[in-house]
Amino acid sequence: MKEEVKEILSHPRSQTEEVQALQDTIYVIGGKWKLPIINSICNGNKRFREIERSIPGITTRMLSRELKDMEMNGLIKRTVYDSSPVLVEYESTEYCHSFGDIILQMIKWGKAHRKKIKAGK
Amino acid sequence: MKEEVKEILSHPRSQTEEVQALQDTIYVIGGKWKLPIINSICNGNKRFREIERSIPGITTRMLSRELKDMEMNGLIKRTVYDSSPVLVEYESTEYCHSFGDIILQMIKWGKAHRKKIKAGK
DNA sequence: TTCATTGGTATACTCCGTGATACTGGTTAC
DNA sequence: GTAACCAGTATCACGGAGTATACCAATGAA
Repeated sequence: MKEEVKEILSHPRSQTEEVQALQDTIYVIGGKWKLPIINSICNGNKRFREIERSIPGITTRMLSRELKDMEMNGLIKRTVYDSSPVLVEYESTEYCHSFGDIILQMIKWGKAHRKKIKAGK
Repeated sequence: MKEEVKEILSHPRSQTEEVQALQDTIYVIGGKWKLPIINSICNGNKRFREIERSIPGITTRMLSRELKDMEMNGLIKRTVYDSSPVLVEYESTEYCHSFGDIILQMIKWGKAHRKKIKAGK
């Protein structure tokens, strides 16, 4: 059988399409902070400092930047209540929830990994 | 009800543990290339140039670096066949397969995202 | 003979994601 | 009066992830 044909047959799913999809996703949620922030907000954290405290290691600068970015991209909604002092709340959008499964799988992997390290080393 | 108590009650799952797990995972598979490489190898690509061609945009340098890194971390196995010319093959390990669900979800998201962009703009 | 392929390495460079630190203006608590 | 909390912004600086390009020795094909 020709190499070419063999290669096509061995990849029934469109490999190209898959890599592209994967790279798209990595592009959107790449970096150290986006997923932890999404997770935090989806977990019910609404206030800036609340989110900040819920994510170990993040700085106000990065949180601020990422929140702004994610708001622009329709991942979260920012509401300012004109009370005194000003109150700001962040909420996740429907779109944002579409990352749920990815986050879930990643949390699952992370937990299993930690258990594995602890147990067997 | 005290703010403190309310906060604890509203997060029955250990939020701290989840963020940590998430951050661990991001640390391991972070960056632009690790997941596409894993995916490629799991899809049956074995040879260096084969993997390279299957991932749009990657350079030989990055592929080389990442493969070395991933071999050290037990994610893939590198075998050199002493034929002439020398033949090198990469395989995924069991450990590597534990990323299967994450990759699957990310491909799924990427496809849906692309469809969404195309359809509604 | 010349070109392409394989499995990479070497060198140089760039950029930007991230970190550290400080600061602001208003408010409430001690 | 001073300390702490809120929601951030401003500056500065770094390192390493990623890019670009060239090169190697061996082999096989045209």
